[in-house]
Amino acid sequence: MASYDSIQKKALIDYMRRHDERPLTIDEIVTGLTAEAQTGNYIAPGKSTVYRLMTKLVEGGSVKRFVRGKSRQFLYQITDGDKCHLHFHLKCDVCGRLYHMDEEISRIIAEIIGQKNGFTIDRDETTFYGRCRACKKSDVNV
Amino acid sequence: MASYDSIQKKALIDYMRRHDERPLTIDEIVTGLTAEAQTGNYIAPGKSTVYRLMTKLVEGGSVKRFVRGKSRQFLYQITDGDKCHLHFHLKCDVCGRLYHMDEEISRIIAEIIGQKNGFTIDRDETTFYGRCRACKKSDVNV
DNA sequence: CTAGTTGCAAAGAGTTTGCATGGCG
DNA sequence: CGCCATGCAAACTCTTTGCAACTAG
Repeated sequence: MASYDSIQKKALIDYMRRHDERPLTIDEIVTGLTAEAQTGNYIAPGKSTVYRLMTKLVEGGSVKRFVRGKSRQFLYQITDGDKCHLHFHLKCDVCGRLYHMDEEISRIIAEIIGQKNGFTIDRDETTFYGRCRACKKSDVNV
Repeated sequence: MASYDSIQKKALIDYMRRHDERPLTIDEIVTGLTAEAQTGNYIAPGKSTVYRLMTKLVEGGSVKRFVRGKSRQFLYQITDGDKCHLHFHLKCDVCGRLYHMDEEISRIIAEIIGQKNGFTIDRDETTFYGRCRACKKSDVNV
């Protein structure tokens, strides 16, 4: 058999979809799933299963894996295929939220910068860091 | 006393300067230093010292720390102070080389993107990924 | 002397893997 | 029934830390 979708896998993907606004750690995901399982009467996957499923999802391209800051942890965020294709992302250093840049603007920016520097920019791999409007006032210096 | 520069620290910084074309792992650095010490008759720092020194250098801003690919390893690259301020970087996914963008262009790009998205972009923290001119032809997919 | 630095080895954090168990078709 | 997925715990990898010896000023 090629493979089937276990309850655990379905729960994981569903969870990731409902929490796609920022990248999550494995622990956050496992904790979240476990908490939901208690009330939502379904089976949450264990941590090693989440690791294993995540690896496959990342390889399959539907989930992105990041590393940020001084932590050694990986962060995972579902992109479900093409939703996050061909545009830059903006990530707020304060709240961690991920914003999606307009595709057309991304293309133009990539082109300008690429030309000026003899570089082929990978829009999918590049993320701008800074602070979003909401967090701008909370702290003055970056 | 504030602190002094031990032979180990000097050797490390010197080594980083002579290998600033791409980010290095701690192991590469320690191995390189150890090898040089045998012929160059100076004392190479041990691994934990390199870790410790590196942490300080990163905090001090003269060295950048990256994470790349599927490895969990940190990569270090010396930038020596102000050389790397207020401009974007371009990093080649293939050869790992780091390129510095023009400061004026960086400023303009940051401003445009920031305005369009209500974002204050941190130029020092943002790196564009892609492939450089030299690597463009060598491989098609990242 | 005294604060700061080093190296070793042990501890930590996060991730991966081996293996026995159990589920799906 | 056979294959694949799961969960536990052990193994692993990379980084950090505690501690005693050492060094520069």
